Amino acid sequence: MPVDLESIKVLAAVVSAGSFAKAAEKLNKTQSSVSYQIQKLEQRLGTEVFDRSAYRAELTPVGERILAEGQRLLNQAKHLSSLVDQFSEGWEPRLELVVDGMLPSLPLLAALKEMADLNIPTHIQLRVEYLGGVQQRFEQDNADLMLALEYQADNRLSVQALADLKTVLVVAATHPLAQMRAIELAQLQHHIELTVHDSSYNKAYGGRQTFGGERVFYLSDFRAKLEALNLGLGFGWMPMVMVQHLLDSGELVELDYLGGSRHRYTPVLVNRLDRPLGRAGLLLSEKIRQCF
Amino acid sequence: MPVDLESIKVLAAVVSAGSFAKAAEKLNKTQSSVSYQIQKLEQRLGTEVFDRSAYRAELTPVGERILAEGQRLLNQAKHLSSLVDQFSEGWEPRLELVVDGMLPSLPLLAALKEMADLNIPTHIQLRVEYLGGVQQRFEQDNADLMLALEYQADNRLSVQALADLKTVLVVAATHPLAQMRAIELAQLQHHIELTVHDSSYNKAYGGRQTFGGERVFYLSDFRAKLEALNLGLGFGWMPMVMVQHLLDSGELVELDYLGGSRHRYTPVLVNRLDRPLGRAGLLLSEKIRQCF
DNA sequence: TGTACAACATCGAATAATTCGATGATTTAG
DNA sequence: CTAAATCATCGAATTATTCGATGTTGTACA
Repeated sequence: MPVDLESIKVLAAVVSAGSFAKAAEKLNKTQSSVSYQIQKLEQRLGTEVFDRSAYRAELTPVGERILAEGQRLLNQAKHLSSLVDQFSEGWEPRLELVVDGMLPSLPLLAALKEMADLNIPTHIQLRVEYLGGVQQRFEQDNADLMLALEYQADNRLSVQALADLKTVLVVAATHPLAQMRAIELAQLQHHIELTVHDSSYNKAYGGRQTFGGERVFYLSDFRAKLEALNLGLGFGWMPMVMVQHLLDSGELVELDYLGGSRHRYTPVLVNRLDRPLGRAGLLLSEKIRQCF
Repeated sequence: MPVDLESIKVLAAVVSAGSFAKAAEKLNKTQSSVSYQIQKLEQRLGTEVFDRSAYRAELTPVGERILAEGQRLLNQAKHLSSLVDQFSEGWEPRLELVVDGMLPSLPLLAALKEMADLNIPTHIQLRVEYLGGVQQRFEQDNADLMLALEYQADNRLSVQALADLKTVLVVAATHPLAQMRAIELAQLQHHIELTVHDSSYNKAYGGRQTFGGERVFYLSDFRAKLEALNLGLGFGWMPMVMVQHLLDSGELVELDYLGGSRHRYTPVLVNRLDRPLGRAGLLLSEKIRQCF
């Protein structure tokens, strides 16, 4: 009852060649075979595809639509085959990536966009977790790549360090804390702390990274946090790259906190030794290394 | 070398049933037949679809992608069949419509949109011509329907009159012509005439419809023309329905032109008697009748 | 640890689908 | 009017697919 691709291919050949016999030659078949395939197609669809009343068979209006739809069908089938070819050329069918949401998202998105633009057959799946959750998810989902801030060493993992990520504790120059020297924790706790909020984030974090002050404001992302900082609403950690120019211009000031006002993370790119990355994985690793 | 739909169907059945044997039962085949189809598919694609190392065959990653693409292929094939079914239920595969661009386009577009929303299998093709060109195109293209302002009678055509289309010659109340009475052609020719411009339009028209004044401004559509009229830029013909409320409110004034300040067109809907309309054609005719 | 069962592969025979090669009826081109 | 081109049709040959039976391996359960 359903159509079959062979008939459609013959139909397309007939139309493009102009006659059953010429199509037969192009397909390395006999004319009677072509005739048979067309009749089979008509029988399966229950409708006439060619009008044979004239000397040369001509497409019926319905036939034209069948041809058009059929061409799409053939293209799609060809696409399937070419996909498989690409898989055998080293492109993996899917690549699962787990990243830490703490990391700045722009460089990663830039790398992913570059990949998407290359028209790669690999389906890339991205998953965002936080801190310990990253590796947990990596194990659980049997993901291919992990972009994390911390990880549990394991001799079955291949680990590659990326460029350091520096953070600095800042406030607006207009904020009272800006003038203070040798600030102690207790002093910090009298002011509003600004931090980036995320549902998953909080669970994984367990409040470990806040200073435990009376009031903590949760912002949706670092851009919002930066605006709040600029307004003098409170103090908080920021990626150095985002605030360097503001420190230079004096709009923001680095806190003279005794517990240290700088922090340095080293993001790592991890994959399994027992499951080597495919071409897409290697390419993405390379791009991530460049973008960070 | 290409895939065939039967193998894909079997693949889908195996995955949804969970095993070769259960799939065989669902498909009314034997288990060995299912095994054969899967092997054939793997051979054609040149890759393993199932991993048989375990007790139950499991899809390989490549297999998963093949399944996903294959499902789309099957859906498309099913769509083709259902299209043909709809054609045999009276929906014509294509409907060619030629309309006169002089007619207001909104009611026609409304009718066409209603058709599109109904998810009709018919491909509707619209062609815009002007005056005599409409019928010429209708004959030449062997179109199905014609929506025209004038036509050459022919006993092989079925003609149906639509609601009259009234036009009126207007200017802004602030325009010098607004105060004049018993205006003659020579007087009109001293003022700027506003008219709707179209590349095809001018050719077909041959200037027949302008008053032959010194200055004629060509606007892109009736909305632009209405704005120009409101500004008092000049005078011109407008569809009554578009200016009725402005005449009532006194913002525009009907010219007291001796050659007549009103005109009435009767749009007709024409189709061939020897080629009856299909369901889509009848439906569209009905909607056009309602919308005009 | 057997034992029964369920998984899938494989094999040869049976059946079905497709192709071939030849022929026929029409139509076109010159 | 003839040669060539159109497509249909037919029986035989060839391929493709299915069937039914059997083999091998892993699972579940007592």
